[in-house]
Amino acid sequence: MLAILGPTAAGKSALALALAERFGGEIINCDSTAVYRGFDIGTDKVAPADRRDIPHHLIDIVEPTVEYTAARYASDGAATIRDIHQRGRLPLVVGGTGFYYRALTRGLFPGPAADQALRRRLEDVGARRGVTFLHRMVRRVDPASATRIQPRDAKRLVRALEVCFLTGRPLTAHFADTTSPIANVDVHAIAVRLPAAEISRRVTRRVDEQFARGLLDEIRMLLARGIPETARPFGGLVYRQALEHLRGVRDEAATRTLIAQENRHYARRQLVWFRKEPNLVWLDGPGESPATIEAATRLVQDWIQT
RNA sequence: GGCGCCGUCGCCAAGUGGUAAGGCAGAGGUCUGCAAAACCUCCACCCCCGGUUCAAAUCCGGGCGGCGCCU
Repeated sequence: MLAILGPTAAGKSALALALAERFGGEIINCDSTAVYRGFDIGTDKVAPADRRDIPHHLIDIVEPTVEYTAARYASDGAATIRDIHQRGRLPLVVGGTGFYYRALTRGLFPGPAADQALRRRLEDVGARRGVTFLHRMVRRVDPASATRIQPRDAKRLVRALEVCFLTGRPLTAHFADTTSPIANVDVHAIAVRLPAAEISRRVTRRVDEQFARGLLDEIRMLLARGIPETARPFGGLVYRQALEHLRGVRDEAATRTLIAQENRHYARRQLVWFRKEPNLVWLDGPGESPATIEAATRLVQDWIQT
């Protein structure tokens, strides 16, 4: 399997298309928001017409009202990789969601799924008695998690308690059971990177393009279709800020600036994630440049030979 | 030429004698079923020189720079 990773707006999609064409590949999306149908412009999906007949998987696979998760991604991704191998083609995992990539390549522990009712109760406790109260609870039942999780990180504290209550074992105790869903797959990863200033420029341009292509109309249409504002993908980058604008929180110019800024922050967090990935080759990019494509092509040729 | 106001981190900005708030930007990081999310950490001896004082970003004098008004 080949992975094309990197921060937002670095040209991953273009590079992946070129490599897929060259090596008989099929693309598997690794972007947490592109799985949702109808969220096209803000996620910068490659339009079907631009896919050059390369099959794209795990894009537009669920309704926006569904809560897609890393666990589901790991199993969907593993199944897709198996299918592609059966067809004798090369799976190309492409995207910027580090957590999904890690869930796919290293696996998650085989524990209980999210229990919405329990989570709501725990969140209530956190809201009423303060987040740090949750942290004290975790410290009592799972000291190892309490030292690992930051005291105000409500999401992870809730998860730690959830697992503990549901299984009777601390979260940390489950980690040993973790296995990769693609343990038998040979994984090679390329990450594209660009100087921060360059990312910034590209992000600004992309945000302008997204507005020009009708980002706001896309959102209005989704709302008209009955998608609630609380739907998962509305809570993420681009859509959250654009939605706030539609509600009158700030004008469009300020919204564009804010979205670009959030994109820059996001790019930094992505980089942090990929820096820790083992067996990853960095390519100074942009992904669409002939030099990058050539360098990547050479890498893949080497890997195929060995 | 005169008078007045001002000069604190890349930007905004609090602080008027007791040893530099905060916000934005920037950087580093955490991450095992919400991750485009959530959370954490770091980031200034206050334009320069001299003086007063136990102690000055804060007071005084002089430079330099900016802004405004007047001639």
